[in-house]
Amino acid sequence: MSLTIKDVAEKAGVSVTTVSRVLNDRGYISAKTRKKVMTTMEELNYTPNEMARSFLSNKTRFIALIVPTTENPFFGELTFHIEKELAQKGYNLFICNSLNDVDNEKKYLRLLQEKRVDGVIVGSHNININEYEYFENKIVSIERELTAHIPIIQSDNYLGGKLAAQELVDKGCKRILCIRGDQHIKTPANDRATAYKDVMEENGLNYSFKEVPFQLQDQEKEALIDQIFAGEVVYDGIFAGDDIIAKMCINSAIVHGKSVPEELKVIGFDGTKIVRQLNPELSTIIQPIEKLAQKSVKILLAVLNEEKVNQVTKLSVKLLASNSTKR
Amino acid sequence: MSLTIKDVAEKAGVSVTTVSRVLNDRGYISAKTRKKVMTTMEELNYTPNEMARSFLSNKTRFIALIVPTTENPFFGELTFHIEKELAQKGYNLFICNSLNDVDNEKKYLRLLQEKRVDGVIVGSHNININEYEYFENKIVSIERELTAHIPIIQSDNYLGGKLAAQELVDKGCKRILCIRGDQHIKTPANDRATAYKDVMEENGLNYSFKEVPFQLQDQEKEALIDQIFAGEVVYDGIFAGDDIIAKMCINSAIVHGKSVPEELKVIGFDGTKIVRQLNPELSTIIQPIEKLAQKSVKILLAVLNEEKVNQVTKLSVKLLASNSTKR
DNA sequence: TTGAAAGCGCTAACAG
DNA sequence: CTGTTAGCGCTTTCAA
Repeated sequence: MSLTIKDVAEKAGVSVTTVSRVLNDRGYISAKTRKKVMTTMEELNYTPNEMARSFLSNKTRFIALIVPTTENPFFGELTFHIEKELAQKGYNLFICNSLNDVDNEKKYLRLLQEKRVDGVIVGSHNININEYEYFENKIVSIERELTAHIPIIQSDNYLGGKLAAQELVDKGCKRILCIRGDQHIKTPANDRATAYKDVMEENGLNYSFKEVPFQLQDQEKEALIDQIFAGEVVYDGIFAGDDIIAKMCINSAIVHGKSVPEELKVIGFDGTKIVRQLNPELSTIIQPIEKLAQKSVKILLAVLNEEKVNQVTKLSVKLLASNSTKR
Repeated sequence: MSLTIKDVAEKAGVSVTTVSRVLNDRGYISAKTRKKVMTTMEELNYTPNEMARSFLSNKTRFIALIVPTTENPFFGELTFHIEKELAQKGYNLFICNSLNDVDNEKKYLRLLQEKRVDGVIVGSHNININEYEYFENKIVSIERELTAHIPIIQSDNYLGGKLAAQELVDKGCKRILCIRGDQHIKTPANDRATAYKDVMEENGLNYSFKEVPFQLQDQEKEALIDQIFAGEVVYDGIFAGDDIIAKMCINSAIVHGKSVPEELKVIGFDGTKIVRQLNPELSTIIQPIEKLAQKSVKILLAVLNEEKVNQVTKLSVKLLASNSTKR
C-alpha cells in the first residue's frame, strides 16, 4: 500500500490538514512549514491518491469517448486529438469501442454512470437509446443526433455532399450513385444524400442510392458493393460513404473489368491523414477532424461548467480533388 | 448528487450492510430481503458508486495504455483490440498519447500513479526512463525494452527482417537499403536490421542503413527520405521501417523519376488492416496486432495476479508479398 | 440472517 | 498560521 497524507504529516511533524493545504496550495501557510512538507513529500516519494480526492469531490476528471472502433482511422485520429485536447485541460480519456452495437453501448453507459465519469463524448452511431438522457447535462455528440438537448458537433455534411456530387458532375459523370449509410439512423451524414440529390436535380440528372450500413463488417460491405458491379454497370460516378468504401468500389470496379477513372470516377469522404498519405490519388471530402475534436472538448467543458452552448456546431469541409491522371 | 446505498437502505427498511451484501452477492441473505432490496434499487434507479468502491478496495479496474499516437493505424488498431480484450475481462482503458516525448511520458506516469491505475501497457518508444521502476509489478510492454523485469510482448522482428530482406533479394534486388529507427532506442525492432544484415551477407551483398527516427514528424521523415533519391539513386530495393515510410519512399522515388517496382522495389512493415485495404499492392510484413493485444492483456492480468510470466513473448509475423504487377 | 460501527485517504468547516 | 473533527459511499469485521 502506498503512503498517505498521514505518513507525510507524521514525518514532517504537522497535521494532515497542513499537508493537504500544501498539496492544494490553499489557505495560509508559512513558507517554512510549506518547505518542510514539500521536502518530506519528496523524501518519502509521496504520491497523492487521486482516487480519494475524486471520491470526495465527486469529480473524476475522466471523460469517456464512445466510438465504433479506433481501428477506423477517422476515429483513431479523432481519439488522438480529443485525448490531446483533454490532457491539456487536465482531463483524461476513457475509451469505449461500441462497435456500433446497441447492447455494448448500453453496457458502457451503465458503466460510465458507475465510474462517475465527468463527461461523455459520443461518436458512435446507433438508433437512439434512452439511456443518454441520464447524461444530458454532461454529454456532447460528434456527428450524431441523440436527444433534443444534447449539443452536437458536426461537419457541414450538406456542403460535403454538394462538393462531392458537383465534382463528379464537373468531371463529366452522368449516372452517379450515392452510397449512404442506414437511413434509419439519425445522423447529420444524411445531409450528404440530400445535397447529392439536390445537385443531381439541379443538373437534370437522375439520382440513385445504395445503402451500405456503416456498422457492417468489411466483408459484408464488400459483398454489397460487388452487387453494384456484378450485373451490367450503369454508373460512371460514385459518391461513397467514406474513403474505405470508395476504395472498395474502385477495387470491385477494377476486378469487374471497369477502368478507373476513365469509365468510373469515385469520390470518398473523411480524408483522414492516413488515407491521404496512402491514397493521395483518391478524391475525397476532408473532414476537419482536429477541429471536431477541439470543438467537442471545448463545448463539453462549457457544458460541464454549466455555460450556455449552441445546440449545433457545424464545421466546414474541403474538397480534395485529385489531379492525378490515375484516378 | 446521486443516490447512495443509504437511500436504498432507508427506502427498503434495511441496513446499509444488507444492501451492500445484495450488491456484492456476499454473505447470508434471505431471499425475501434480497428481493426487496433489488426492487428498491430498481425503483430508485440506483447506480453504485464505483469510485467509492475503488477507493476502498484500492483497485480502479483501469488499465492505462501509453502509445505514441492512436493516429498511427498500428496503434489505432492495437488500441481497439486491447480495449476490447480488457472490457471482456472487466477492465477499462485509459489512453495516453505520448507522442514519443519523454516529458509527456513522465507526466503520464506520474498521473497514472496518482490515479492509481491497476496496470499499464506501454507501446511508446523512448530512451528508457527510470520512472517505470515504480510500476514494475503492474506493467507490460509491447515491442519495447523497459527494465530487465518488465515482461515484453513482441513480434518476431528478426523473422520479419529476414522475410523482408529475402523477398527483395528473391525479386532480384542487389543494392538494398534498410531504413531503421533511432539506433539508440532499445527496441526489438532493432532485430530487423540485424536480420537484414545477415541476409545481405549470406547473399554476398552489401548492406546499408538509413536512420529515420520513428518519432519525427511526417514532414521531417519525408525530407530524410527525399535525400535518398535526391542524388544519384544507387538502390534498387528498400526495406522500410513501416508501411507509411514505405509509401513515402515510393512517392519520392516516383517524383524523382524512378519507376516502381521496375527500378525500385519497396517492402514495408506492420501490415495494418487499413494499409492492406488502401494499398493492397504494397508488400509488407504483417504484425499480429490482435494477438499482440490479446497476449499483452493476458500477461498483464497474470502479472497483476502475481502469477509467474515469461519475460519475453515473441509472436510470429507473415510476409505479404504483392503479386501485383503494379508494385 | 441482519445490523452497528470502524475506517479507506482526503478535504473542509470550525476552532484556536 | 495550524490543528481537530467530521464526513464522502462503501465494505468489512464483529456482535447480536
